[in-house]
Amino acid sequence: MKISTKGRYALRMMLDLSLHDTGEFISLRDISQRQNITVKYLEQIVTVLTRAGFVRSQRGNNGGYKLTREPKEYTVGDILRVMEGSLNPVACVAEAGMCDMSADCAVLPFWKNFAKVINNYVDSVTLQDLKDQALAMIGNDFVI
Amino acid sequence: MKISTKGRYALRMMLDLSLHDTGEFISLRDISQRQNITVKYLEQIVTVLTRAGFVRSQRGNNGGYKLTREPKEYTVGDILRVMEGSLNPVACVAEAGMCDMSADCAVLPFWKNFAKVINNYVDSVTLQDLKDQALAMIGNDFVI
DNA sequence: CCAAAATCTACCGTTATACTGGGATTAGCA
DNA sequence: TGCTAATCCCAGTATAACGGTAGATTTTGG
Repeated sequence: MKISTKGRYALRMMLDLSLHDTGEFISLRDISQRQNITVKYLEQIVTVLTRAGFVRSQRGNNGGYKLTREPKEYTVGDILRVMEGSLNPVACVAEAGMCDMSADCAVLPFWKNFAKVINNYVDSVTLQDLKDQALAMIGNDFVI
Repeated sequence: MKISTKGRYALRMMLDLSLHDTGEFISLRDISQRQNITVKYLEQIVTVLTRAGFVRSQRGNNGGYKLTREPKEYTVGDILRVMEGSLNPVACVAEAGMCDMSADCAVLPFWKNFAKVINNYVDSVTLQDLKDQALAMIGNDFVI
């Protein structure tokens, strides 16, 4: 029952992009220094985010990444699900026929509701909320 | 973000014990046949449950296991946590100093609340609730 | 043309998962 | 006093996921 580093780092990366958004593209090197994550590992993570359409990239000198939407348009659930695959606590919640006993499984309703509770929570928090939290912690005139 | 088979099987095992409780000890062989899990694997699981004091064991002929408390005295969270270790989505929630940036981590409140949401839910459902669900599905005079 | 950046492909050690196997010990019963 | 059916204990093992690294290539601005 753990969120992988990829999910956690993706969240920090998206937050970093939202905090340092000046309209310019932001390089992985900058994010790497601020977040203390290697450029190489960030590369892997940002690839997924790019393919999901969450960030736009620019190659070459002065290239980098920027968000494609406003921070309030991303829920934390969006970001985590794209990295983790799914936030369902058990496989049998998503697909029928995963388990031969699912028809008369008395525990299934518990799992289904668990999945709902999890997804409802992560979708109730947006990237903007995290940004607000960060700005409140450090003062509005300065970014991390 | 998945519950392991040990957690899931432990839940099914505890439910099985509660449904077939006649005061006698119930052997792993019986549970194995009903739940379609090997005796050998159940052995590993029940060891944890025994050490946690959730079930009592009786060795030898006609031996087996039985619950130590009433089904309503176990939350699903109790059972899952004893098998999974902890249901926290990230390590930094539990212990301080897991992460060198925790002091000024803007995401930490999100994780802490996530852990709370998860644990609140799994502790809101008891083994008795699962038993009621099972009995409702199959009719009160017959057990699986 | 050069440097800095993203992109692509591949590899790799460690850990966790999901089991399986063998043997020892205990207890009821004939 | 054996036999049998159980729990108990310790160990091994194949597979996959996790958490990265490494190197080469392409793109772009200056």
